[in-house]
Amino acid sequence: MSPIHPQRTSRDAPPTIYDVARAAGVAPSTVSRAFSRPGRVNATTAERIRQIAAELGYRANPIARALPTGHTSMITLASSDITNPYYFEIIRGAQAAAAERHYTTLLADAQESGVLEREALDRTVPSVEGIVLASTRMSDTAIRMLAKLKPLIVVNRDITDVPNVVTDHAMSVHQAASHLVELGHRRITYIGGPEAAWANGMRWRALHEYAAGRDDLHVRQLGPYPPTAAGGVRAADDFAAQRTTAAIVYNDLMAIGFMRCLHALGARIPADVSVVGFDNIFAADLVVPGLTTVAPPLRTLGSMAVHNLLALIGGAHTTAVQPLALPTRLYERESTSPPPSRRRAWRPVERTAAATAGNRLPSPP
Amino acid sequence: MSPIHPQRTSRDAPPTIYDVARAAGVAPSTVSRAFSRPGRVNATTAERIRQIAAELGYRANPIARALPTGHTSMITLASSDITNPYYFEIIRGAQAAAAERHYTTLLADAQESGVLEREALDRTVPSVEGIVLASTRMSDTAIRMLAKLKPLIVVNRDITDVPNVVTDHAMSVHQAASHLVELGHRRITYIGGPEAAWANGMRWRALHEYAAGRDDLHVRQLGPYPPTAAGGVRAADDFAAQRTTAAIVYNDLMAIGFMRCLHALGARIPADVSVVGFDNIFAADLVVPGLTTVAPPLRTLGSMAVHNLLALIGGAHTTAVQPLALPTRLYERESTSPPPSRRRAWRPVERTAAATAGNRLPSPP
DNA sequence: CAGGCGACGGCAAGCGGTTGCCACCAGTTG
DNA sequence: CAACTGGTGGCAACCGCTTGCCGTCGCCTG
Repeated sequence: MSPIHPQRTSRDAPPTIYDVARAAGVAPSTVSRAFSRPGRVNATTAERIRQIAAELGYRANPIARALPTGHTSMITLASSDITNPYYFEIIRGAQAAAAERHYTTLLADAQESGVLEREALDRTVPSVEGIVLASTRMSDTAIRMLAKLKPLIVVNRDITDVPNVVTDHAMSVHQAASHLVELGHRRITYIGGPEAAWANGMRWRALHEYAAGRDDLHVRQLGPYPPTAAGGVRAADDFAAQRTTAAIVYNDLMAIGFMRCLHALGARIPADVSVVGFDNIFAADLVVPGLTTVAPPLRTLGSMAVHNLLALIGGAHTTAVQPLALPTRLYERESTSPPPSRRRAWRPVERTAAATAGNRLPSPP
Repeated sequence: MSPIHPQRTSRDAPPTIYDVARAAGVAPSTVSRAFSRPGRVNATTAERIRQIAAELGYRANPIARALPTGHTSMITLASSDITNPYYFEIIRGAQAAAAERHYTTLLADAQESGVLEREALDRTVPSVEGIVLASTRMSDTAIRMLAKLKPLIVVNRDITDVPNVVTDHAMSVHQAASHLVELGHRRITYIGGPEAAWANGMRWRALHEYAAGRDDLHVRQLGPYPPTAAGGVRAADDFAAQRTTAAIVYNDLMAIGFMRCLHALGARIPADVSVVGFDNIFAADLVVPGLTTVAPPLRTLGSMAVHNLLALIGGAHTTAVQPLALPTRLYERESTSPPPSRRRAWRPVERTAAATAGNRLPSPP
């Protein structure tokens, strides 16, 4: 692989347009134009300049360029927690879209702390052209303030007057529910996540509406529970106390804890209980049985966010950028099947040690 | 009147030292010094200036500052794949250490592509003060060239003349092995990862040396296998054909596939076979039984890398920065226990459908 | 052949900070 | 009392690149 500056291997100052200009016998401004204003300079001189620049290993200094133009070719991508499996692909989609347009992303990881988030944002915002908020602890009003400062797009959060991209929650719930209905389930429980989570309300409402359209389907709700494996374990106890054949769980982490505890309670999955999660996290495919789950369009979410952001930066008006609801996709694995016949319904047994093991939170490395 | 700043017209320009200077009745240079050279200006004037600056909402423009000083307060953190669970914590450790020193990290995600890596690096390198290579596809020589250009630290890779931080592989293997030995195991198999992986050779060698020191312990090696869940499944077949009671597996992903397949072959884990992995990935705590594993000091790896990098940037000589081998830690979960008594050794049964399920690779979202 | 015009290159003024150097003003010192 | 000194503040020259504006020149037009 070629070194970045073939000619100069030492760490001294890289060549500038002045060096190139001198070598080519032209003015610095001509060198500048040869690169940034293609038609403006005679084709042959331009070619000669580029030739010489290449020989010298010249590369435009992005900082110097940014100063007069304000055009840094950087955006910040703020996430409250890059460790959360949920955000990798958003980040990747965003980075890919940015790279395609020769933009660099500054990743502001808040590590779940409001203070760190503020600091990271403070540190990066002055030098970027726009901001993508992939997830944030900030209040709506704080976000609106920030949006006044720089072009900004929010992901998966609906704030009036701030352009955003979100997943189509109604669609995701429809996919989960109709999958279960097609398998023959008629009684479905929604295992709720945190009450404060926007998506939680959206999901339950969507499921409720879905059921309202068909009188052979009964849905109910349990929760709220914390959105963790431990939360799923708690939910399993409550679930066992009633008689529905399938669960749609707020997220995969909960669904995994839920399945583990249900198993310990003597239920066979999917024979006795079918389980569908949301998010399609990496571990969904690693557990046994594999978890059927609805995957959000993470990658697309990220890339659309950046696309819209760049449009905004390019001068598009806020109102011209439509809020987008992106389609989800169902991954069928082994945690769903037709419901058991009525007479063979499962009854919970005494909880064993294995079940309580699920109470342990993932240990921090 | 500034036609040079077409963007600034909508969102108005933030205040500069000139604005502050005028408001305070001093020269711009004094304002500059009030912030960047604390003792240089009279304490009371400095205070007054800071006061006025705060009122105006002045914030130093990092780009403008970087131009004359070359001090951008940014470093790039290159990872071949931010989606890999292995790198989150390295990234976090690095970001935290950087943030502490008011440095911003540019994340260059190569998405496993050499071309993208090159591009990302090209794009970011000119505007940063140093580079951390968390994982890379680059050749040793390419890395050495890059190191000539800017201060650089490599993580988990040993390149002569390039400062690095690595995990203590010998220690990690000792922890795994002595844990098993203490439980009573005397015959241990090492399930190898890719032959090309540096860590793989290190681990087998360390295990071999560990065993050489004690004549009641027998170790052997199987592999190489791909470092995936599917690789672990293949290894399980081979493992079943011999008679050791414990496996130390190249990484957690393989270990999970390995356990799953072994289970399908009729082995009880840990009663029949004890399994230890490496890396302590998130899923290690989600599978049943929980996987006992040796955790690399990821966070520390990242933060030490940045610490050393900043030292290098600060002018420390390369040789002054010692290569570091950082200590690992064993997480005991449920996949290890004393070995079965000799007469109750397990025999593999016919493989069932569940076993082959493990062959599926995690589906890409 | 004068006037006009487009193509092309150069000049110089920034962008917003930093910093070497000098000026000025007490306050000391011999 | 002159010379010296340390503490402060201002001036102006950068850092490397962009770009408005102007000058030059060759060519076209009437």
